[in-house]
Amino acid sequence: MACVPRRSATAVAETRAGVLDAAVRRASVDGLEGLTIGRLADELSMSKSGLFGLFGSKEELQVATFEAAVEHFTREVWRPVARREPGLPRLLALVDRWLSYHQRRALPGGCFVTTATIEFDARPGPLRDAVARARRRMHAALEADLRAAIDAGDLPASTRPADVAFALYALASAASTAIQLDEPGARARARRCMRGLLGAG
Amino acid sequence: MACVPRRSATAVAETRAGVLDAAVRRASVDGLEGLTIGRLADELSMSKSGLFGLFGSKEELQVATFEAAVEHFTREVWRPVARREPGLPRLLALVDRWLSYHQRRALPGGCFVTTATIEFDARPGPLRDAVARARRRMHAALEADLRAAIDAGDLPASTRPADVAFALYALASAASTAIQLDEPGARARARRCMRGLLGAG
DNA sequence: ATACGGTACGAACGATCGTGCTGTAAATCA
DNA sequence: TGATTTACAGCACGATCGTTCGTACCGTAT
Repeated sequence: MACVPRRSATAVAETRAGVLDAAVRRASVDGLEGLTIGRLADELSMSKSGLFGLFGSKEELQVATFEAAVEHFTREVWRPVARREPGLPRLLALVDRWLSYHQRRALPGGCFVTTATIEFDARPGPLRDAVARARRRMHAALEADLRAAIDAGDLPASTRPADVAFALYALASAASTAIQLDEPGARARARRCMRGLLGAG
Repeated sequence: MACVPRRSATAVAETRAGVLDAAVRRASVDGLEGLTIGRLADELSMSKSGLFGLFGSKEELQVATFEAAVEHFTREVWRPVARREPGLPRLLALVDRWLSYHQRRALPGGCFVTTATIEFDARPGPLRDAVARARRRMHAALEADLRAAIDAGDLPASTRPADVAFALYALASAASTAIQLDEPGARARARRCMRGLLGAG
């Protein structure tokens, strides 16, 4: 890829980005704990210590990888629908975008955020804090659009935004799992369920 | 527990059960990959090789642990409501039982089956087969009761049993995560969502 | 009474884990 | 241009991984 000794500022950024890209892909399959500095270095034809020095510790590598994955998700799912009008239209577009993110296997191991969340939800530490933070951010964004939809009269006033956000998130995660397990019709099923929550057929 | 050298048929079964009990507890926190023969042996004051010999390989230990966890779940959630009349009444009872299984932290790491499913859904092998099988069994049981509820007129005829089963499962898994992350009101929220699916307030 | 199967042990295997140390050469700053 | 910083490589470390070995013992079948 790059000849061995090259360290300009942009080259370093490229190295880091390349490492994180590979780390996200690997960890989506094996989990953040299954991530290994040695294997990652091999895949990138780097030395273990070189890669290690880039992050300082395995935990920092894990945190950086998780944040790169969140960024990936945001870029692939959230950003493309950001310009739609807030409220129900954007939510419906988001659902489609979200499910096709899973369906086309944007990451080989399915929804990274869900994987990491389940992996660390019972183990205190920086990783658990990071996944909790990402989850809250996701929920808040969903709730904001749900409230907009209620205000616009597109959803009944009795709708509880937090409940629907929770359910949408749950269904999207489960859709990823079902797709990974090759269950036929998983995406269509999840789509029906999610649209049902949003009052659409 | 037992004095060191004793190997009657029942003593062996006790050893095995003790190992699997500890393995389920540990793996619910660290995942089935995080399970380690050495640490498990230490916790039980056994030798690594003794424990190892009981299963033959780590993969067999993982499979046995997963099956023990499924058995645990069946015993704690499914069996207690088995005598209720099939259909909607049993489904409503199951929802409560299911959520309190998570809420009272019957296993320290939350829903084991969900953890294992996410851990292995992208990695072909005996464990992926096992989780897929457990998931199908769970779905089939839910669908059977959903159909009974439809036949009894407790749910509208337009209800799609497979969709509702998928959603119930998704919500229960997400509830476990939310509880593990100490989100306030998680259990009540999940209960509202799940009962909503079953047409109950 | 004797042979056998399987449980469990202690010691050790090679591999790999995360993490330090040291050297070096390029990028950066004076 | 010279001094400083730093991104990497190379090597080595102690720990731990899953696994194998040889051995001893108990329970059961012969």
